Amino acid sequence: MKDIISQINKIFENKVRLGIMSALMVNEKIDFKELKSLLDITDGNLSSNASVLEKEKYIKIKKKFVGKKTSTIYSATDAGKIAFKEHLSALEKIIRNIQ
Amino acid sequence: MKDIISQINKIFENKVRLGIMSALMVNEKIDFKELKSLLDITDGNLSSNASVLEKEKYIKIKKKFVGKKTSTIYSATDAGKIAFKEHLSALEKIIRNIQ
DNA sequence: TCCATTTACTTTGAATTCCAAAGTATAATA
DNA sequence: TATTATACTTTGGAATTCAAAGTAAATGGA
Repeated sequence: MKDIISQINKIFENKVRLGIMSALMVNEKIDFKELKSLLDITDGNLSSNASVLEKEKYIKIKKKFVGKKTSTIYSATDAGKIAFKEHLSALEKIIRNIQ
Repeated sequence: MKDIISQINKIFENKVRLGIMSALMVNEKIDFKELKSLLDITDGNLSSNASVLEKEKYIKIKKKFVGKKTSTIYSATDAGKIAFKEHLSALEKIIRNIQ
């Protein structure tokens, strides 16, 4: 049990960050607007949680121009993908243990 | 996506509480000492997180005597079992979406 | 029979985390 | 050229975390 619990990644113990990573495992790139509508959260919540993931080097944040407007593009790093898969693997073990 | 994220239960977004519930889905009753060693956490951490689950009516906390010593016994309530299964179901959807 | 230690927890509070309101900067519109 | 909209980021009060300190009863040794 403790071995499974210790595999739980503190960074992903938050549904917004779980959602961001989830979305970035399926989509190579997503912009701010799309991610916000996908997760149905406030701007501040998305921005600050994305910053946490970036600081951990789990995602990359790039800014580009779409016409004259800025657009912030998110993508998962390899380290982020590996860490997230490990986290999901721990959750899977818990689920399998119960069902 | 937002429908899955909204099914994530805030109470279970914590590995200690995830561990407690996990243990109580498999074992009808567990005492303090056993749960503590199972999860490998401090007394305070177990006690305060168990209180959170009790306040939410997800677990029952009963005190009995074993010889002259008190023993605290934990068990999941029906509401707790249902809520936890719903939470795991949301996690399962995320996992399935990725793999 | 003191009292020191152990057992079995609970409470406290400093540190950390959360997240929406407020702030910033540029663009579009009237 | 105001005013409003777009696209975020920062801030700080509120909520949460978790281990140290506290409590209460039992046990062990001198």
